[in-house]
Amino acid sequence: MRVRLEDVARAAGVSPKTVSRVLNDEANVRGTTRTKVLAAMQAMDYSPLLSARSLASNRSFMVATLYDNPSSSYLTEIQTGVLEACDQHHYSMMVRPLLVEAKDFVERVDALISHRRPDGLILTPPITDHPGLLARLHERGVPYASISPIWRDDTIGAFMDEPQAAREMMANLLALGHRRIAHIIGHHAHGASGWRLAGYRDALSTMGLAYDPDLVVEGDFSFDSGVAAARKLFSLARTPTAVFAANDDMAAGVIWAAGEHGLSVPRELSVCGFDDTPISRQTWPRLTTIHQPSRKMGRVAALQLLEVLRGHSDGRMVQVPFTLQTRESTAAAI
Amino acid sequence: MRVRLEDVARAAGVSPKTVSRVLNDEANVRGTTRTKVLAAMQAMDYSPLLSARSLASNRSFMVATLYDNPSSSYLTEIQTGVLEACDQHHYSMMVRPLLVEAKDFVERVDALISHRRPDGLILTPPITDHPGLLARLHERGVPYASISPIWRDDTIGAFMDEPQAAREMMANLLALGHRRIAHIIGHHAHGASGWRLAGYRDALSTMGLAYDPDLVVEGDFSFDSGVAAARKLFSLARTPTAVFAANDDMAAGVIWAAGEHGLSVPRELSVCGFDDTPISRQTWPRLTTIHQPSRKMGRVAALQLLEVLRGHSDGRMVQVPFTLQTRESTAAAI
DNA sequence: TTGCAATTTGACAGCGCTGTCATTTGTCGC
DNA sequence: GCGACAAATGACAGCGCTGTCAAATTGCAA
Repeated sequence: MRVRLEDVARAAGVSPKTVSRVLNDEANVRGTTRTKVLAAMQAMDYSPLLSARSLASNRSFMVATLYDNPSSSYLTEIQTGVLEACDQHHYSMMVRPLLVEAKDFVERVDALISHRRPDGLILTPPITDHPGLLARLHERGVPYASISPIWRDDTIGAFMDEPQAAREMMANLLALGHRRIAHIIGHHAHGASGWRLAGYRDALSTMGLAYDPDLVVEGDFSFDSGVAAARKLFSLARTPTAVFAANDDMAAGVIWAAGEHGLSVPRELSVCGFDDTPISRQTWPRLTTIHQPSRKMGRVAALQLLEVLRGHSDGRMVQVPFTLQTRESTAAAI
Repeated sequence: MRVRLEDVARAAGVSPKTVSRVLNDEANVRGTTRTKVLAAMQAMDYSPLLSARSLASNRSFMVATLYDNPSSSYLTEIQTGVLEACDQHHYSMMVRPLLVEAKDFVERVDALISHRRPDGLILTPPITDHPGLLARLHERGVPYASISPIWRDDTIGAFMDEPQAAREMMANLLALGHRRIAHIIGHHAHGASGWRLAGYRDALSTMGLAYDPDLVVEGDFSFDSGVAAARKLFSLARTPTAVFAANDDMAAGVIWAAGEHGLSVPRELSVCGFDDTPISRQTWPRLTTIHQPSRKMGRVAALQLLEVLRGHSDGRMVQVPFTLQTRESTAAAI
């Protein structure tokens, strides 16, 4: 037979309610009592029944991670981080793929909340920036934490100084002597696309270089869009000597297209990406990129959300550090 | 205020228990009654409170997907498939990364089951083949479905005819005129490694070719192990003209190593993989591989598990079809 | 039409926990 | 040592559903 809270209470010689208090880490329990109860729990290998707790307290002890992101490695990292945080506080996590462009997007999230009743949500780009959804969440009073949202005010979660990272990457290319540097923009719905482009432009103007619109091509973060963008760049009258793609997948696409085009990387073309996903170590040559600590961001964002859910604080927006990862895909300009 | 089962009952003019019966799709409810109740549910946008259902019925309406797999794309596919099936039957899914080699592996799963109480488990390789775990699950009576387990007897889930797929891949290389074909084995704990090797050997013997142990190298399914294996192969006195890697990541590693070694793929070396993960379209040239329908396998396995959980049948082990995907990494032998 | 079994429906308790509020115990100043 | 107040603990109901079992209804043969 299952050990219930009542059994622990009897063993510890206190009332069930007191055990409940200890379980929920509530104030106003004497230290000696707490110790006694914890010992009894331990001895009996007690673990509370989630459904009973949920029913009585009207909480689900579950957070849902929402995503609409084609990159499985990014996703897995975020997910792993969120799980780490959840485990730490005995919460569980469910995952929910969504289509942010779908007409019924907000209704779908609404339905998820009504049916599954997560205590809070973890939002990943570009879901972080859907005004309709955010409005609905505020309306319903559903707590959430965002990872790399465009607007950080009044929002908790985790972010990175993306423009600065892009500037450092550009500084690296400029130091190698590159002057015709192309940029491949990511999916327009993602804040990252704008930030990385901004960093690109900043770096150019700092060096007193003109911004050449021909060298800036639209992509959508996918490998294929990187290939297409590179083909466009290779067809220019004056081709670039370096390409800074807004993520690794597109950078890998550029390397692929360079192979197709007979261009040697990095001898004739330097290529760099952003994110440091596994693909950056699986191209040949390996990609110079910005290491984005996705797992950590997932963990940090989830911890902030849990702070709120546990009523310990209001949570905050935490900045996490990036690092420039230099590999073989970049070299001095010819 | 939330709509409860009782409210629906009142609206439909029946007892709560009858609404419960309809909700749970139980027998012995008159057609007209059922219709009436369903209409009321619809009209009131009723959705049952999971925690109350769980508490009363001692089920969690949740399945857990267990994995210890380095490939995030494989995992995401499986996970998506499982989610599709769960959604269809109003179950939810949680994910759980594990280390199958950890000393306390079985205890960890045990704890998961005790604390989270999933109604059933989805096992992915190599967790599918851990005798200690399977014994414990049987002992505790926890239903599970396996994806590509080594032993299929008395197990439900989904699988593919892997040896046959490997034979077809080999037939393809042999038809291109290759005679010195190397094979890179996957992680020894995975059944897939054995099956793919078996297909490799079968194909050789069918063609009357000798099995050369020098041409068979151990890997572990990772990109890096593919690189290492390729380096070993390139150092042989008589190098192979084709490499059949047991998965795409290792095949990509071979292409990477070929670049490093100055070997042109596919002119001087044909390379093929297995699984058809995204990486197979992101190498240059793109990989010839076997398309493994992972998402479908996830869905099918979950559906079989749900059959059991819903008491509709005992479930079965379902075979799903593969396809040979020919791309640019293989060509006629020199 | 009646009697009997099979089918359909309902009454009621209770799953295991927490919220509310009452009660007991402890602390402190004087 | 006493009263006043705060801190700690407990009693009890009830969260929203389902299991059990009893009651009502139906179908069918005689």
